[in-house]
Amino acid sequence: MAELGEKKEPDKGLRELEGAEGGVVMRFAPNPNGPPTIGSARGIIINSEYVKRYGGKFLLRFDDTDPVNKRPMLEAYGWYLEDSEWLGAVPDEVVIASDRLPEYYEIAEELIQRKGAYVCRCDQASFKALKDAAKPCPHRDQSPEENMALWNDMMNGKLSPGEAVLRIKTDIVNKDPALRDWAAFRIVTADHPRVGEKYRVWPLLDFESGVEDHFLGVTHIIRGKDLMDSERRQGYLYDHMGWEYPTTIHWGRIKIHQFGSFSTSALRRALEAGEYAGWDDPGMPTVRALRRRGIRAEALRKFMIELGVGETDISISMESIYAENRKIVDPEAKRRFFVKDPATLVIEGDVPKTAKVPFHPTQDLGFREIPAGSKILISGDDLKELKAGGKLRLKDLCNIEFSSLDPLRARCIGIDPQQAKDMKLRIIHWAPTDGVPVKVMRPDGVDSGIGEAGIKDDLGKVVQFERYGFVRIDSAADGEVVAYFAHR
RNA sequence: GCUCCGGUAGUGUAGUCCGGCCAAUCAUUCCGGCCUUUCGAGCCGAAGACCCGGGUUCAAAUCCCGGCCGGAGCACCA
Repeated sequence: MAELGEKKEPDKGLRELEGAEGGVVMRFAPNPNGPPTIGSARGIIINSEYVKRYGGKFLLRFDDTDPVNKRPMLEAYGWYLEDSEWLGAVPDEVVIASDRLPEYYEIAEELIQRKGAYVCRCDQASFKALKDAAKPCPHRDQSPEENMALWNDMMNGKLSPGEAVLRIKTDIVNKDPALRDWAAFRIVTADHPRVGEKYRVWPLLDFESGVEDHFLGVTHIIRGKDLMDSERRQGYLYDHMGWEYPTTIHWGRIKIHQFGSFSTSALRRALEAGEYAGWDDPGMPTVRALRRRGIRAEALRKFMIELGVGETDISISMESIYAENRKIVDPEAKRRFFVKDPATLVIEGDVPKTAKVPFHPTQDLGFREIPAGSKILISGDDLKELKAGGKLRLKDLCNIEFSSLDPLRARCIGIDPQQAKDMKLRIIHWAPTDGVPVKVMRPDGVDSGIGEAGIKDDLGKVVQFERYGFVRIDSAADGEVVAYFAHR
């Protein structure tokens, strides 16, 4: 009986992690050269989620060892902390690689002593030629003493950038050229944003990350497929040191329809070129941009966990994230009237002076009163679809018949919603003439219009502009409201 | 050139390790209908996929071989 029922259970959420029963230590290890993106969110959420599931520690580690090509930004360290916390993944420990160079040096020296590393003085091109031919370079057989002397020359300034690197001895005839004697340290004289010119010998990723994972007792690593070779490269280092390598899992590249493929460096260039107002511009695929737009952390979490961890390269749509968010936000978001590109409508007849409008169609969130009367505003989008003689209902106000479009005039033909139903009238929203100017910042531009004055009270909240979409009220100063668009 | 990984509906995802319960899961999207004082939500329904070709087997999405397509590494980047 048991066997029959067992196998069919569909996997909900994340797949089990092998060897995780006793708890796990996992890390998310970004280079802080910009703020966390949606891709970072995946790393933060999945790693921390596994830690929540099995118990253990979630670490945030900054792999900030390139002060030149991927120069860290000082502010970004804090951004990662902030965004991790917002995503519900407060790290148990924060490690910064640029603080730990002395420890790395110790391991480097140990490796030299163990004949697992050597200082290579080939220039880049000639080493590549030798490597491609599976031939050792002339420095490979130097004694530990010779290597130590050269290593000290790297440290003390006798050697200049480009004149020497420390290489890890692997297998020079390995059939995969990517694994042959990789570089572990190089000389960099540029200053580092955090530690200045304190160090002139900097580790490269495979060394720093590999050593650090061991130091920290990381049990499981999830990383991009592009770093698949890292495990095999670092495997040689681990062998030299007699360490045991963590379990690794890989995931494919993630692309988002609405943003294309993005890298922090590319975004940084676009930002510097003035294509965006900031890292939280609604067009940015950053966590802070989504937050500003009113996307909930929980929506992101659910989405990422549903995505899971696969080696397939994927191309996702923001629509899925929006759908997740809508489920969370819809029941609690107040409804508000906002008319885009407003047009003034003069109505003859007995139009109520105010309208009493519920904040939510199904939830009991109360009512607000919106001033109405013989002059109101309707949206330019609705105006385009009107014809003289046409009838429609102004939501929660009255039913009207248009007498002319230019000038825009109508006549109130009743206030009973039942009448509108019977006549099958379209229903549109509207705004008072003394409403508040609203600017909606969208990924694809800016919409302007007028909203009901009460919008000012919803500062920081997500509301639904009826028939327009969900927005987060970002600011309400100088008589103007700025809202950030989330999604329809 | 050398090396590695992947390929289930429009998009993701489950199932692949240990072949039969898979005429294939779930979500989202799209399309119909209902409902609704929002073009939102809700409800009902429908459509939609195992990259191709061989092989093994009573039986293949699942194993093997070949091909095709996609991604990645071969940096003194992360």
